[in-house]
Amino acid sequence: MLFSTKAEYGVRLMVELGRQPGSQPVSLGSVAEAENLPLSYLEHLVAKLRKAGLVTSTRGAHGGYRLAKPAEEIQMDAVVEALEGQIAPMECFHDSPEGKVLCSHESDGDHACSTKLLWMRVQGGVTKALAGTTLAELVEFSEHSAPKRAAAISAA
Amino acid sequence: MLFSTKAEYGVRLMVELGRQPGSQPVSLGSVAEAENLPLSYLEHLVAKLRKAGLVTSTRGAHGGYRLAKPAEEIQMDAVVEALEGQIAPMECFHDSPEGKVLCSHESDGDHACSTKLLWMRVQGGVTKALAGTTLAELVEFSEHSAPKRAAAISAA
DNA sequence: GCATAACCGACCGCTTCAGTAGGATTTGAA
DNA sequence: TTCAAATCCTACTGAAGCGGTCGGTTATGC
Repeated sequence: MLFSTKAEYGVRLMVELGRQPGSQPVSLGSVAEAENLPLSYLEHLVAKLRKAGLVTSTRGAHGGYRLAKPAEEIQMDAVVEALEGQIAPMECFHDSPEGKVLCSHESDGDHACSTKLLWMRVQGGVTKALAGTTLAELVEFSEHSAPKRAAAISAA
Repeated sequence: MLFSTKAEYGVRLMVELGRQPGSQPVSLGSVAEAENLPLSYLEHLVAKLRKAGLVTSTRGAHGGYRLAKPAEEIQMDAVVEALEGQIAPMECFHDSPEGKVLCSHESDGDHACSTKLLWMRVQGGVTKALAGTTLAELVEFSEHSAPKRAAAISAA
């Protein structure tokens, strides 16, 4: 499995927030009930989203969470990365300060890391899929009927 | 991390087999030494590759492993899948008998699984990257000099 | 001041990962 | 025919992450 339920639940949570029309905050409890997910586990996940600046919170009674930006401006790579940590195909991949992806096996002596080409391509495919999908798309997808959905999937 | 070291080690192992020119088998011990990987762990991995029909083995002295097919005909999705199990972005994804990918949250009541669109796109990106890369490419990549490599990565 | 909600940290059972260990079987060669 | 090299197989282990629970603290509206 590429991702755990952290990404699954967290994305569901984000979509649920994106569904709300008004600007008043939505309590985690209502999200948990709507999506049938454990409240106390969602608390951990939403904390990651908040620290990543994807949602804002208001405390106290009638408090809750709302999106920090319009759903159209939220790319899913940011959401998944906030929940799962850095999206790298392999342990040895890490972001260098300059933003490039490196492989720590690079200096292996006679021949360079033979897997780098493969993982670079995989990472490219994943980030392209994630960054090319906005939260607004998912919200719309979830609200419309089945026939429309089949077409949307291939429009990546 | 999308994949574990099982895929990393296993792919390295396959590349090492692909590097060998002749048709005589290569012992796991020599692969372990060349790639600096624990022999007994490689035994587990190569067993998966063998069961998947990607390598063949000859037992006894001077025995070892070799590729079951020419490297040009080995697509990396088969290799990674043999090592890691089915390549699905999320637990709820599974292959139906007809070969289509399904999501077990599909019947969620009022609105369909809001994450399906996203995970379908991710899976598409990954499988495209893996299936579009052959073992032969990795072998060649590992044998050539650094400048050539930068170009190869973007040629996914 | 009370209910509601966000926040925070500790804990727990479970599974997987990465690796080890020990043996058995097969085979070529001395 | 015996030995060494190799595949093959099963069981085990420590560590880490996952999925989730729990108890408590803080902030806020009514």
